[in-house]
Amino acid sequence: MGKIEEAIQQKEFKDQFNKAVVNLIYTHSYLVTAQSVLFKPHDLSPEQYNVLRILKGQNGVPTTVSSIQDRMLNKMSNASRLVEKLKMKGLVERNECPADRRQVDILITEKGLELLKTIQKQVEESNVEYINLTNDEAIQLNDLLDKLRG
Amino acid sequence: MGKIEEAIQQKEFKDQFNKAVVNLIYTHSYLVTAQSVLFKPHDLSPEQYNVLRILKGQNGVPTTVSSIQDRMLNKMSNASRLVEKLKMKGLVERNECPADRRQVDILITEKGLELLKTIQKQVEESNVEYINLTNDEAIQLNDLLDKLRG
DNA sequence: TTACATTATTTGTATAGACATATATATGTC
DNA sequence: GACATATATATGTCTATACAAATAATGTAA
Repeated sequence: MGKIEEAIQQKEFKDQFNKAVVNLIYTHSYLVTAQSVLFKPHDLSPEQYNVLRILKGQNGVPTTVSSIQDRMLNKMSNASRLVEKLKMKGLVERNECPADRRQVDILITEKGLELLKTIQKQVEESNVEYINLTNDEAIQLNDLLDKLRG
Repeated sequence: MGKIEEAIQQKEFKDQFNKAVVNLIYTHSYLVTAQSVLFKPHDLSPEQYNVLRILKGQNGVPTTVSSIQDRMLNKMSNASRLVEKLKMKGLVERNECPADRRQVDILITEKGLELLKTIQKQVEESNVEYINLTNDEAIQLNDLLDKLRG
């Protein structure tokens, strides 16, 4: 069941590059599906989790919406609406920036930090479990993905 | 700009496995964004394209909705609704299956085949362009992804 | 300082993902 | 044949993606 050809019942691909794209999309779905099980009981979506992770990395320094957007895994997602969802749950604060009133300072709350801590531990353990590679192979994969994007 | 650490401004990861998950999600977004530019002028979504590709692989033999679902890259997507969208555009036919009236036979139309032919060529060329790897590296990547999923 | 362009954020809209539930048909057992 | 159970598909709902467009504040150049 390992090979992508069997997994999606496609006999052959144009070339190794086109096979790699399909393989990557399929593997992405495999990982995201596994992760989503962890988020569900906490009523948090994967992208909301990602935003919390970015905010925690700030160590208490407020960030703007556009800065969050730049650092998101999915560049096309909508940070403004994700922050709004997190605010309604009391996981982040949103304050008008005095220096530039167009901007909004976003800060993770104590409640947000605690929730993140709980989930992050589970996600980190789950990721190790779902990736059937040795440490060296994981390093290789990271190098290939970095190179792939140019 | 290659390394994932710089791309999303995160200094370090728990381990190589957790780094690989983030790297994969980020690379997926990079590839899907590049592809979507090609689909847009044809008013087709990436998953609609994927369904057409599966139907073409049938070489004229009708398939059921659940068979399409099994072979989709994203197992959680909704094949029923995707087929409905394609039917409204005249790209597929949907016929009640005489042998089992619960099932629906799906068939790609001539119009669907022609559209697919045009787009597939562009997608295949684009994929080669966006993957900055040698052929050997692409093979390595495919092997690692197949092994990753166990 | 008026006019115009730029930037930060929000909002609108269509499509899809993720999942639960409904409905129709088929199958197996008594 | 009546019943429960399984299967195929459709539908409902919430969230997110992928854009375009609106709004408000700021910067810049005449």
